[in-house]
Amino acid sequence: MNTWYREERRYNRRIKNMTEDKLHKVRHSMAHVMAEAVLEKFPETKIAIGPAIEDGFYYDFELPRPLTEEDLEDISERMRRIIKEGQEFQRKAVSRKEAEEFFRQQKQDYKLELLEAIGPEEEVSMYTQGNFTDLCRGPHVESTKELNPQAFQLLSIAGAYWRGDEKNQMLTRIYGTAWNNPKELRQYLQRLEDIKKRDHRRLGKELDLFSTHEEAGPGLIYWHPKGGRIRLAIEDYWRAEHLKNGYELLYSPHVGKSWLWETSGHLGFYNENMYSPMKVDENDYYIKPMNCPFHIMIYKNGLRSYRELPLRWAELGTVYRYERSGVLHGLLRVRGFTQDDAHIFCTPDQIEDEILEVLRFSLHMWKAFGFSDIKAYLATRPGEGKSVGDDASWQQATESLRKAIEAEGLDYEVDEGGGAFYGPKIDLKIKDALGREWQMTTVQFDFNLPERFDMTFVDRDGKEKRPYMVHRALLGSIERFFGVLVEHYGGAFPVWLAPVQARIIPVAEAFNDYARELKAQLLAAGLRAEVDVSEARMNAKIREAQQEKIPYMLIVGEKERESRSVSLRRRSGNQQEVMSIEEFISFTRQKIENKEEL
RNA sequence: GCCAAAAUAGCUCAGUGGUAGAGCAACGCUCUCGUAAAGCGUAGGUCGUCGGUUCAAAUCCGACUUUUGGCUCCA
Repeated sequence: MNTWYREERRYNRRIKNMTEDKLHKVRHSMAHVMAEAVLEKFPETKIAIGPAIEDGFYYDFELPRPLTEEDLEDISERMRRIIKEGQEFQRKAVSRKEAEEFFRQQKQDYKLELLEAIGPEEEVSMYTQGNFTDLCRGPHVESTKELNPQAFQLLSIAGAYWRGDEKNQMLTRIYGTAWNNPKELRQYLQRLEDIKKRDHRRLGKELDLFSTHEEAGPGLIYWHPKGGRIRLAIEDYWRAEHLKNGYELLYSPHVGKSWLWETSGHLGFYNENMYSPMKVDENDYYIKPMNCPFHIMIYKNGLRSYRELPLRWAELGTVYRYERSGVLHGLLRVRGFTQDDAHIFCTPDQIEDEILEVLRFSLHMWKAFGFSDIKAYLATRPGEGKSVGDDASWQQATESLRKAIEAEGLDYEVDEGGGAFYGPKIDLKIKDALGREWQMTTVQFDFNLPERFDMTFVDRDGKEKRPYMVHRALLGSIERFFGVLVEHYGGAFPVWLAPVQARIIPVAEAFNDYARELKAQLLAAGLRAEVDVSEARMNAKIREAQQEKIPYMLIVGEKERESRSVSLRRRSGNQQEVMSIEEFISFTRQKIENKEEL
């Protein structure tokens, strides 16, 4: 997958369209109250910005000293007091000059800077409550009486660059959450707890799926046997589906000579994500951060005719990218990962069908993995001079992306100018079981690489022409996808993915032999089965299997041995069924085939 | 990389300057058991690493490593 040259636009966490919302006003007002409390505690504080965000608010400050947990407690106390005082929020439209004088006199440099950024046609307004006045567009609640002193909580302290630019001063950001009433706050905090329980890093440890090792390097994932089984199930399905959908599978090297990366341009624009070269026979070799140049080499291995296009070439390609130490995060942000990458090379008149096909295929895969809530983002050509390729191609490419989205009836937003310099793209965001959005799939045009590598095909008219090239990753990276999958299912994988599908539990040692025999039979049938012949009692074994979230427990004793059957207990509870071994095998096979949960 | 916090047994955690602890897991013994934890016992840690302060450091200080929450970036 090519792409991901750095995007210029910044991700904005603030949510739109919430200005009308009461809670939004509450949160925004809460930010002001917090700023008032902070200024009261540290009068020399310089205040920066303090918006409402999803679930809460924050405010950035330049403080005389770092904050501690106790400071947060103290600030919370002051906030509660301020709220109880019932201070009124008063809006005042002011002239630019008035505002400037005011903030100059208050020595609020950041506010002066913000003031400059306000367009000349916009009205400048200030909000005051108590002793605190802020440059602010509003809206706010009428009075702090509308805020509930028991329905907010300051959550964390973080560093944040002024205006999000690391060249600027680092400020102290205080995050808080605020709700209409204490009950809502409790529910929110409970939700945070639930999210913690599903955290893939926690479950990865509890279920023995993967690890990382300080001594061996951060951001590098070690897949344990159980994680490996799940990965295998994912990849097997992935390969089978790709073959069914007209893809060929490639394998490419992990390193390439500098020529490759110079030609692709990565050494120029992707350099900061690439690792230093290694010397081989006096040549510089780079470990790959992307697979695309390799696929292009295969394309260029021979003359290509229009008759063999489209080519759909996929690879589970493992790439390594340098990521700054502070951004690494479990499986979601790592330094080595496997992309489920593919490149499509086609003629311009094939492009529309190809895009539609990719999108369909993508949605099909997401459904199989239990995700159905999907939103598309269409990113179009960046502004003047910031992209390569001619207008007509951009237009055609963008339109074929749009048509595909509309044909599939997907909800989508257009990100005007948000495309990469080499082409427009569609990103898909999926919603997980907890309603969180994750960006996984990306489908990107590339007008750059075919040019750089001088890729051609011989058309009907005997002339050499430039093929269209599309990069796409459906799951994104296997690591990240796996992390999201673990959280989506909370570790309770559907049968087809579960590392252990059935655990056989003899009621007593006397039945261990039958249990072992049963296991052999299940393995022979292609099922993932284990037998628990430990010293523990049956109840303890059940409890353990339950905690490991194994879909099926097969309890076997005298009755089952006599009748060559199993007593099936599902992890969902204790409804039990007795069935013959053959029945259980076909029962499970069907669940796997249909990708049912249990 | 930057700001802040953290790192104690395989896991979860207690231990605030004076001889390293608990529960679970592991191992051993007893029990031979029908749908979420039987009982008893044993072993396990140079308290992330290196340096400093101190008569004495898990504890105080510094550097480094890793992790966490953010900033930035992104699959």
